[in-house]
Amino acid sequence: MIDLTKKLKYMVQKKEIIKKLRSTGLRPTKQRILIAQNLFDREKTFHFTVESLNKQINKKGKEKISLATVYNTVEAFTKAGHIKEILTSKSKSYFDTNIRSHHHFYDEDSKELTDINYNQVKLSKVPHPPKGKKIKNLEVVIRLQK
Amino acid sequence: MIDLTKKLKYMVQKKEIIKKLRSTGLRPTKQRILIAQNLFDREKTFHFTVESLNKQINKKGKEKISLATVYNTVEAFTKAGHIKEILTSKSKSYFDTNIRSHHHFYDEDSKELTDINYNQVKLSKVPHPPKGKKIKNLEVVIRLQK
DNA sequence: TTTGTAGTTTAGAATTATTATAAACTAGAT
DNA sequence: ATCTAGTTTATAATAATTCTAAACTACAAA
Repeated sequence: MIDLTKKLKYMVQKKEIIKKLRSTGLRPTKQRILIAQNLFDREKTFHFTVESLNKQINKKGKEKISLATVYNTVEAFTKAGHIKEILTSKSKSYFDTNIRSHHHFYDEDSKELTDINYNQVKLSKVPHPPKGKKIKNLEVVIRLQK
Repeated sequence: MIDLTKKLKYMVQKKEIIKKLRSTGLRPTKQRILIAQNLFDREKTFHFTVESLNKQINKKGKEKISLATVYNTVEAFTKAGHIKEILTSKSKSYFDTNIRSHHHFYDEDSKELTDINYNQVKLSKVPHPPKGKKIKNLEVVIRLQK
Protein backbone atom coordinates (compact mmCIF):
# COMPACT_ATOMS: atom_id res chain seq x y z
CA MET A 1 0.00 0.00 0.00
CA ILE A 2 2.97 2.33 -0.32
CA ASP A 3 2.69 4.93 -2.99
CA LEU A 4 -0.06 3.52 -5.16
CA THR A 5 -1.38 5.77 -7.84
CA LYS A 6 -5.12 6.34 -7.85
CA LYS A 7 -5.55 4.07 -10.82
CA LEU A 8 -3.63 1.24 -9.22
CA LYS A 9 -5.45 1.63 -5.96
CA TYR A 10 -8.72 1.46 -7.83
CA MET A 11 -7.66 -1.73 -9.56
CA VAL A 12 -6.67 -3.35 -6.32
CA GLN A 13 -9.97 -2.40 -4.70
CA LYS A 14 -11.83 -3.80 -7.65
CA LYS A 15 -9.94 -7.09 -7.39
CA GLU A 16 -10.82 -7.26 -3.74
CA ILE A 17 -14.44 -6.61 -4.42
CA ILE A 18 -14.53 -9.34 -7.04
CA LYS A 19 -12.96 -11.70 -4.56
CA LYS A 20 -15.50 -10.72 -1.94
CA LEU A 21 -18.36 -11.36 -4.31
CA ARG A 22 -17.03 -14.69 -5.47
CA SER A 23 -16.39 -15.77 -1.90
CA THR A 24 -20.14 -15.84 -1.41
CA GLY A 25 -21.09 -17.31 -4.74
CA LEU A 26 -22.12 -14.03 -6.32
CA ARG A 27 -21.11 -13.48 -9.90
CA PRO A 28 -19.14 -10.29 -10.13
CA THR A 29 -21.24 -8.48 -12.67
CA LYS A 30 -20.65 -4.89 -13.74
CA GLN A 31 -23.62 -3.73 -11.71
CA ARG A 32 -22.73 -5.59 -8.54
CA ILE A 33 -19.18 -4.33 -8.69
CA LEU A 34 -20.32 -0.76 -9.11
CA ILE A 35 -22.75 -1.04 -6.22
CA ALA A 36 -20.16 -2.74 -4.05
CA GLN A 37 -17.69 0.04 -4.76
CA ASN A 38 -20.24 2.58 -3.68
CA LEU A 39 -20.90 0.67 -0.50
CA PHE A 40 -17.51 -0.57 0.58
CA ASP A 41 -14.85 1.76 -0.80
CA ARG A 42 -15.35 4.37 1.90
CA GLU A 43 -13.66 5.44 5.06
CA LYS A 44 -16.66 5.01 7.29
CA THR A 45 -19.42 2.49 7.19
CA PHE A 46 -22.71 4.05 6.32
CA HIS A 47 -26.45 3.65 6.44
CA PHE A 48 -28.66 3.75 3.43
CA THR A 49 -31.99 2.86 1.99
CA VAL A 50 -32.47 1.32 -1.42
CA GLU A 51 -33.84 4.64 -2.55
CA SER A 52 -30.84 6.65 -1.37
CA LEU A 53 -28.38 4.15 -2.78
CA ASN A 54 -30.17 4.16 -6.09
CA LYS A 55 -30.09 7.94 -6.24
CA GLN A 56 -26.44 8.06 -5.41
CA ILE A 57 -25.53 5.56 -8.05
CA ASN A 58 -27.66 7.01 -10.76
CA LYS A 59 -27.05 10.69 -10.23
CA LYS A 60 -23.72 11.16 -11.94
CA GLY A 61 -23.80 10.94 -15.69
CA LYS A 62 -22.34 7.46 -15.33
CA GLU A 63 -23.79 4.13 -16.28
CA LYS A 64 -27.30 3.73 -14.97
CA ILE A 65 -28.42 0.76 -12.95
CA SER A 66 -32.03 -0.25 -12.85
CA LEU A 67 -33.89 0.18 -9.58
CA ALA A 68 -34.85 -3.49 -9.70
CA THR A 69 -31.19 -4.40 -9.82
CA VAL A 70 -30.43 -2.24 -6.84
CA TYR A 71 -33.14 -4.06 -4.95
CA ASN A 72 -31.85 -7.44 -6.09
CA THR A 73 -28.29 -6.59 -5.23
CA VAL A 74 -29.04 -5.22 -1.81
CA GLU A 75 -30.99 -8.38 -1.06
CA ALA A 76 -28.18 -10.56 -2.35
CA PHE A 77 -25.56 -8.66 -0.34
CA THR A 78 -27.68 -8.93 2.77
CA LYS A 79 -28.11 -12.66 2.36
CA ALA A 80 -24.40 -13.00 1.75
CA GLY A 81 -23.66 -11.06 4.93
CA HIS A 82 -21.82 -8.19 3.27
CA ILE A 83 -24.33 -5.72 4.58
CA LYS A 84 -26.86 -5.95 7.30
CA GLU A 85 -30.45 -4.89 7.51
CA ILE A 86 -31.19 -2.73 10.47
CA LEU A 87 -34.12 -3.48 12.69
CA THR A 88 -37.23 -3.19 10.71
CA SER A 89 -40.38 -5.13 10.47
CA LYS A 90 -40.48 -5.66 6.76
CA SER A 91 -42.48 -2.64 5.81
CA LYS A 92 -45.24 -3.36 8.25
CA SER A 93 -45.61 -1.55 11.52
CA TYR A 94 -46.01 -3.62 14.64
CA PHE A 95 -47.76 -2.34 17.71
CA ASP A 96 -47.94 -3.55 21.25
CA THR A 97 -50.45 -2.95 23.98
CA ASN A 98 -47.62 -3.28 26.47
CA ILE A 99 -46.35 0.25 26.92
CA ARG A 100 -43.95 -0.43 29.74
CA SER A 101 -40.34 -0.39 28.68
CA HIS A 102 -39.62 -3.88 27.51
CA HIS A 103 -37.88 -5.85 24.83
CA HIS A 104 -38.60 -8.33 22.10
CA PHE A 105 -37.61 -11.50 20.45
CA TYR A 106 -38.13 -11.27 16.73
CA ASP A 107 -38.37 -14.66 15.10
CA GLU A 108 -36.97 -14.37 11.62
CA ASP A 109 -38.60 -17.58 10.50
CA SER A 110 -42.15 -16.87 11.57
CA LYS A 111 -41.87 -13.05 11.66
CA GLU A 112 -43.37 -13.12 15.11
CA LEU A 113 -42.66 -10.88 18.03
CA THR A 114 -42.60 -12.03 21.62
CA ASP A 115 -42.17 -9.90 24.69
CA ILE A 116 -39.07 -10.23 26.78
CA ASN A 117 -39.71 -9.37 30.34
CA TYR A 118 -38.11 -6.16 31.45
CA ASN A 119 -36.00 -7.79 34.12
CA GLN A 120 -34.70 -10.46 31.75
CA VAL A 121 -32.41 -7.88 30.20
CA LYS A 122 -29.98 -5.74 32.10
CA LEU A 123 -27.91 -2.98 30.62
CA SER A 124 -24.87 -1.97 32.59
CA LYS A 125 -23.76 0.71 30.20
CA VAL A 126 -25.68 3.05 27.95
CA PRO A 127 -24.25 5.91 25.89
CA HIS A 128 -25.09 9.55 26.42
CA PRO A 129 -27.49 10.97 23.85
CA PRO A 130 -26.07 13.55 21.45
CA LYS A 131 -26.35 17.17 22.57
CA GLY A 132 -29.83 18.61 22.37
CA LYS A 133 -31.43 15.19 22.26
CA LYS A 134 -33.09 13.12 24.91
CA ILE A 135 -33.48 9.37 25.07
CA LYS A 136 -37.11 8.68 24.44
CA ASN A 137 -36.86 4.96 24.68
CA LEU A 138 -34.39 2.13 24.56
CA GLU A 139 -35.30 -1.12 22.98
CA VAL A 140 -33.48 -4.39 22.65
CA VAL A 141 -34.47 -6.71 19.88
CA ILE A 142 -33.05 -10.20 19.81
CA ARG A 143 -33.38 -11.83 16.46
CA LEU A 144 -33.94 -15.56 16.46
CA GLN A 145 -33.31 -18.25 13.95
CA LYS A 146 -33.65 -22.02 13.92
CA MET B 1 -64.84 -7.34 41.41
CA ILE B 2 -66.68 -9.96 43.45
CA ASP B 3 -69.28 -11.90 41.58
CA LEU B 4 -69.96 -9.62 38.67
CA THR B 5 -72.14 -10.96 35.94
CA LYS B 6 -70.70 -10.87 32.45
CA LYS B 7 -72.92 -7.99 31.53
CA LEU B 8 -71.89 -5.95 34.54
CA LYS B 9 -68.23 -6.67 33.99
CA TYR B 10 -68.59 -5.56 30.40
CA MET B 11 -70.19 -2.30 31.49
CA VAL B 12 -67.44 -1.58 33.97
CA GLN B 13 -64.78 -2.27 31.38
CA LYS B 14 -66.53 0.01 28.96
CA LYS B 15 -66.67 2.79 31.54
CA GLU B 16 -62.98 2.37 32.15
CA ILE B 17 -62.20 2.52 28.49
CA ILE B 18 -64.21 5.68 28.10
CA LYS B 19 -62.30 7.20 31.01
CA LYS B 20 -59.03 6.13 29.45
CA LEU B 21 -59.93 7.73 26.13
CA ARG B 22 -61.12 10.95 27.71
CA SER B 23 -58.02 11.14 29.86
CA THR B 24 -56.05 11.76 26.70
CA GLY B 25 -58.51 14.03 24.98
CA LEU B 26 -59.89 11.37 22.69
CA ARG B 27 -63.61 11.41 22.11
CA PRO B 28 -65.01 8.03 23.05
CA THR B 29 -66.69 7.18 19.79
CA LYS B 30 -68.33 3.86 19.06
CA GLN B 31 -65.42 2.83 16.88
CA ARG B 32 -62.69 3.81 19.30
CA ILE B 33 -64.43 2.01 22.12
CA LEU B 34 -64.77 -1.14 20.08
CA ILE B 35 -61.14 -1.05 19.04
CA ALA B 36 -60.02 -0.31 22.58
CA GLN B 37 -62.02 -3.27 23.87
CA ASN B 38 -60.31 -5.49 21.37
CA LEU B 39 -56.93 -4.19 22.42
CA PHE B 40 -57.16 -3.81 26.15
CA ASP B 41 -59.77 -6.22 27.46
CA ARG B 42 -57.46 -9.20 27.40
CA GLU B 43 -55.41 -11.20 29.83
CA LYS B 44 -52.11 -10.72 28.07
CA THR B 45 -50.76 -7.79 26.16
CA PHE B 46 -50.44 -8.55 22.52
CA HIS B 47 -48.77 -7.57 19.31
CA PHE B 48 -50.58 -6.65 16.18
CA THR B 49 -50.42 -4.92 12.87
CA VAL B 50 -53.13 -2.65 11.55
CA GLU B 51 -54.01 -5.37 9.11
CA SER B 52 -54.40 -8.06 11.75
CA LEU B 53 -56.37 -5.79 14.03
CA ASN B 54 -58.65 -4.81 11.20
CA LYS B 55 -59.27 -8.43 10.31
CA GLN B 56 -60.02 -9.34 13.86
CA ILE B 57 -62.48 -6.54 14.31
CA ASN B 58 -64.24 -7.01 11.04
CA LYS B 59 -64.45 -10.76 10.90
CA LYS B 60 -67.40 -11.42 13.18
CA GLY B 61 -70.75 -10.45 11.76
CA LYS B 62 -70.62 -7.41 14.04
CA GLU B 63 -70.46 -3.76 13.15
CA LYS B 64 -67.80 -3.06 10.59
CA ILE B 65 -65.14 -0.41 11.04
CA SER B 66 -63.46 1.14 8.07
CA LEU B 67 -59.80 0.37 7.52
CA ALA B 68 -59.06 4.10 7.49
CA THR B 69 -60.55 4.38 10.95
CA VAL B 70 -58.43 1.53 12.22
CA TYR B 71 -55.37 3.37 10.92
CA ASN B 72 -56.52 6.65 12.45
CA THR B 73 -57.30 5.04 15.76
CA VAL B 74 -54.06 3.14 16.03
CA GLU B 75 -52.21 6.35 15.32
CA ALA B 76 -54.26 8.25 17.87
CA PHE B 77 -53.74 5.55 20.52
CA THR B 78 -50.03 5.52 19.84
CA LYS B 79 -49.75 9.28 20.19
CA ALA B 80 -51.77 9.10 23.37
CA GLY B 81 -49.44 6.46 24.74
CA HIS B 82 -52.04 3.72 25.10
CA ILE B 83 -50.14 1.50 22.73
CA LYS B 84 -46.61 1.58 21.52
CA GLU B 85 -45.10 1.11 18.13
CA ILE B 86 -42.38 -1.46 18.02
CA LEU B 87 -39.09 -0.74 16.34
CA THR B 88 -39.68 -0.13 12.75
CA SER B 89 -38.29 2.22 10.24
CA LYS B 90 -41.47 3.64 8.89
CA SER B 91 -41.96 1.25 6.02
CA LYS B 92 -38.53 1.78 4.62
CA SER B 93 -35.74 -0.69 5.13
CA TYR B 94 -32.44 0.62 6.38
CA PHE B 95 -29.17 -1.12 5.67
CA ASP B 96 -25.71 -0.77 7.06
CA THR B 97 -22.34 -1.69 5.69
CA ASN B 98 -21.21 -2.28 9.24
CA ILE B 99 -21.91 -5.94 9.83
CA ARG B 100 -20.23 -6.21 13.19
CA SER B 101 -22.64 -6.41 16.08
CA HIS B 102 -23.39 -2.85 17.01
CA HIS B 103 -26.20 -0.56 17.99
CA HIS B 104 -28.01 2.52 16.83
CA PHE B 105 -29.43 5.83 17.76
CA TYR B 106 -32.59 6.49 15.83
CA ASP B 107 -33.47 10.15 15.72
CA GLU B 108 -37.22 10.43 15.58
CA ASP B 109 -37.10 14.01 14.38
CA SER B 110 -34.74 13.58 11.47
CA LYS B 111 -35.34 9.83 10.92
CA GLU B 112 -31.61 9.33 10.89
CA LEU B 113 -29.63 6.42 12.16
CA THR B 114 -26.25 6.73 13.81
CA ASP B 115 -23.98 3.96 14.92
CA ILE B 116 -23.33 3.42 18.55
CA ASN B 117 -19.99 1.91 19.18
CA TYR B 118 -20.14 -1.65 20.35
CA ASN B 119 -18.37 -0.95 23.61
CA GLN B 120 -20.62 1.97 24.46
CA VAL B 121 -23.34 -0.47 25.39
CA LYS B 122 -22.93 -3.30 27.85
CA LEU B 123 -25.48 -5.92 28.59
CA SER B 124 -25.09 -7.72 31.88
CA LYS B 125 -28.07 -9.98 31.39
CA VAL B 126 -29.61 -11.50 28.31
CA PRO B 127 -32.45 -14.03 28.21
CA HIS B 128 -32.11 -17.55 26.85
CA PRO B 129 -33.63 -18.02 23.43
CA PRO B 130 -36.74 -20.21 23.23
CA LYS B 131 -36.13 -23.92 22.63
CA GLY B 132 -35.06 -24.77 19.12
CA LYS B 133 -34.03 -21.23 18.36
CA LYS B 134 -30.68 -19.54 18.32
CA ILE B 135 -29.86 -15.91 18.85
CA LYS B 136 -28.83 -14.59 15.50
CA ASN B 137 -28.22 -11.09 16.59
CA LEU B 138 -28.96 -8.66 19.40
CA GLU B 139 -29.56 -5.07 18.66
CA VAL B 140 -30.18 -2.07 20.84
CA VAL B 141 -31.95 0.90 19.37
CA ILE B 142 -32.09 4.09 21.35
CA ARG B 143 -34.73 6.44 20.11
CA LEU B 144 -33.96 10.11 20.41
CA GLN B 145 -36.12 13.17 20.60
CA LYS B 146 -35.46 16.86 21.09
C1' DT C 1 -12.39 -18.95 -29.40
C1' DT C 2 -16.97 -20.18 -29.88
C1' DT C 3 -21.05 -21.83 -27.82
C1' DG C 4 -24.62 -23.14 -24.43
C1' DT C 5 -26.84 -22.09 -20.39
C1' DA C 6 -27.73 -20.73 -15.83
C1' DG C 7 -27.58 -16.64 -13.59
C1' DT C 8 -28.50 -11.68 -13.97
C1' DT C 9 -30.46 -7.33 -15.46
C1' DT C 10 -34.16 -4.65 -16.90
C1' DA C 11 -38.53 -1.89 -17.69
C1' DG C 12 -42.67 -1.98 -16.45
C1' DA C 13 -46.69 -4.03 -14.16
C1' DA C 14 -48.53 -5.70 -9.87
C1' DT C 15 -48.87 -5.71 -5.04
C1' DT C 16 -48.94 -3.99 -0.41
C1' DA C 17 -48.88 -0.76 3.36
C1' DT C 18 -49.94 3.62 4.32
C1' DT C 19 -51.60 8.44 3.80
C1' DA C 20 -54.66 11.92 1.76
C1' DT C 21 -59.22 13.66 0.42
C1' DA C 22 -63.47 15.35 0.99
C1' DA C 23 -68.18 14.33 1.97
C1' DA C 24 -71.29 12.41 5.56
C1' DC C 25 -71.87 11.72 10.28
C1' DT C 26 -71.88 12.44 15.50
C1' DA C 27 -70.48 13.65 20.44
C1' DG C 28 -71.16 16.86 23.34
C1' DA C 29 -71.24 21.85 24.41
C1' DT C 30 -74.66 25.77 24.24
C1' DA D 1 -82.91 20.96 19.87
C1' DT D 2 -79.11 22.94 17.51
C1' DC D 3 -74.50 23.79 16.16
C1' DT D 4 -69.85 22.68 15.26
C1' DA D 5 -65.47 20.72 15.71
C1' DG D 6 -63.99 16.30 15.71
C1' DT D 7 -64.56 11.77 13.57
C1' DT D 8 -65.61 8.24 10.24
C1' DT D 9 -65.79 6.56 5.76
C1' DA D 10 -65.10 5.03 0.89
C1' DT D 11 -62.10 5.87 -2.31
C1' DA D 12 -58.09 7.75 -4.57
C1' DA D 13 -53.24 8.66 -4.27
C1' DT D 14 -48.67 7.57 -2.94
C1' DA D 15 -44.66 4.97 -1.86
C1' DA D 16 -41.90 0.93 -1.08
C1' DT D 17 -41.26 -3.35 -2.65
C1' DT D 18 -41.90 -7.59 -5.38
C1' DC D 19 -43.05 -9.90 -9.64
C1' DT D 20 -42.67 -10.96 -14.57
C1' DA D 21 -40.84 -12.28 -18.60
C1' DA D 22 -37.83 -10.95 -22.18
C1' DA D 23 -33.05 -9.56 -23.19
C1' DC D 24 -28.47 -9.96 -21.79
C1' DT D 25 -23.96 -11.86 -19.96
C1' DA D 26 -20.38 -14.48 -17.20
C1' DC D 27 -18.11 -18.30 -17.62
C1' DA D 28 -17.69 -23.45 -18.09
C1' DA D 29 -17.00 -26.78 -21.50
C1' DA D 30 -16.05 -28.05 -26.12
